[in-house]
Amino acid sequence: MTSQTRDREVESRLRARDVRYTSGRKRVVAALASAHGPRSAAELNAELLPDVPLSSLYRTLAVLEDAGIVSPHFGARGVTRYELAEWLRGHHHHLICVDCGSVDDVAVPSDLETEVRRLVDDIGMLAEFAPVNHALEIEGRCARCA
Amino acid sequence: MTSQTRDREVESRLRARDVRYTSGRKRVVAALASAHGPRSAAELNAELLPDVPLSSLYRTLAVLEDAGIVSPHFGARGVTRYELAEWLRGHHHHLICVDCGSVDDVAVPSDLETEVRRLVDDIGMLAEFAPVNHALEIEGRCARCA
DNA sequence: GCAATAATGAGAATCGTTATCATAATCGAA
DNA sequence: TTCGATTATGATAACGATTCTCATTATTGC
Repeated sequence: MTSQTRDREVESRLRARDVRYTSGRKRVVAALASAHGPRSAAELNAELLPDVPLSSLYRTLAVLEDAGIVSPHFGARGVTRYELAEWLRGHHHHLICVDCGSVDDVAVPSDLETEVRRLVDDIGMLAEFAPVNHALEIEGRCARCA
Repeated sequence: MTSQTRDREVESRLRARDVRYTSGRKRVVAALASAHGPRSAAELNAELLPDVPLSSLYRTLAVLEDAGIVSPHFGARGVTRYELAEWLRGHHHHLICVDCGSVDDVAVPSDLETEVRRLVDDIGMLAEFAPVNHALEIEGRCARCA
């Protein structure tokens, strides 16, 4: 998806809720789009300063989450990281390095993803639980830290 | 594993680090052992008051985590939940209800778990990542909320 | 028992996040 | 285009979860 396409999609989704797609919000979306994994408010702040002050950044993330543009990820003690929602980034899983703490996305080939989904459904069946989503979080050592 | 066995195991692990297994710490371990999913400090506090004051509870959780007795789980905005480590509770995954927010453990039958492990290894291979652990977090609706 | 070490509990301090509020930008209708 | 209404912004205060501090208490080994 090109960044123009992305911006058009995001804008129309926001417009439907009478929310404006301002330059600050565009910057946040662009930063998340260019990231290879979920990003915390602090990380985004460092990248976007001085254009997007911290309080606006938090508000923007809340607005975008509310509109289904970004999704929160809770993978580390005390910090929430955000990434573009699946309809914008595609379904993926996370590789969490136990050494350097980095969180990277990994897009799983569709045949493997099919198996993951089947397993999730099987488990749901066994546990009387109706899955609507899943996240496979893999902890290990990334190529840099190996 | 009986609670006596558990306490012996925990005690010896703590003793090896010159850490005492005091009554407050036993209470916390017992509370986690009887839980069906990870518990936050606030939840444990409510259950253990007035025996374990909040500051001691936090310190105890830190000590136990350090010793590998409990593991943190970051599944919700802003709160860390704890559960007994895998060597005490066995490997399992989490069912997170999107309606009521409850987090329950689910022990996956070994044939399915074997498949999960294989998928994790395959994905690691593809992504040049050496997995050491994995967590399959399933979001959906629990039996009560269905 | 005594000295050394470890644990406790109350409260202060910290950190990530959210709320407040006055100001500024933008939109829609006349 | 301009006025009025709505929405967005940014500085700051407030908040909740967690960690730190420190004086006191309990336990251990000698």
